[in-house]
Amino acid sequence: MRRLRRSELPIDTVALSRFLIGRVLIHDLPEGRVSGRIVETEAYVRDDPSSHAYRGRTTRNASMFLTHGHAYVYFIYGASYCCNVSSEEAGVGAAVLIRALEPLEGIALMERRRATRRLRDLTRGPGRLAQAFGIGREHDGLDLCCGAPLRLADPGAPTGAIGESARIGITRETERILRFYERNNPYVSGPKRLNG
DNA sequence: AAGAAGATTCGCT
DNA sequence: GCGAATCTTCTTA
Repeated sequence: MRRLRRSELPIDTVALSRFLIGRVLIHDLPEGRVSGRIVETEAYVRDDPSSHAYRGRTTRNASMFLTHGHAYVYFIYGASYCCNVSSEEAGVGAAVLIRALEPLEGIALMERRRATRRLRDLTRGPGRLAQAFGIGREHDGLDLCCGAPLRLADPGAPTGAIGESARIGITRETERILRFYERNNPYVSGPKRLNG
């Protein structure tokens, strides 16, 4: 599948969030390849009180300040990793959280990593997809556009209608619409009322 | 140096 | 649907 070049990625955070729906995340592991279609994203924009970058750059969020197309991976709730794609130009802290994938290749491998055989539960949710893909802190800061084992690709296939909603799991500032998903896709996370 | 909160998941009711 | 688990990071004293 054709790899995405950085010049093809929108630099704007919301534009990138929409653009990534229908694109593919690939990870080549020693055990084999896993890949999945991105079906749900969330934008963490500049001056966003809910963004990890809101209070400036720290050791943890440094990757959010890289130019668009780099991985920002963080550990949350003592159990889960979450994978983001950095957005905006270098020096601006913003990113797009990948919230759900539709499994494509390496399903048996994902089933093993996730310790479940329920296809629908393999990559539905940010922590789950990171576990299925073997994504961890060693991937933080990596360039997703340079052909490394972990990378973004374009299937060249049409994407379904895109739905929008408030972000999930955010306790403050709920009025902004910054979550995007492919409508009628069973691998999208979140409560049903947000997925219409 | 200590404490609180968190972009979640899982299991149980 | 609800609450616990679990630990890293940042903030405050």
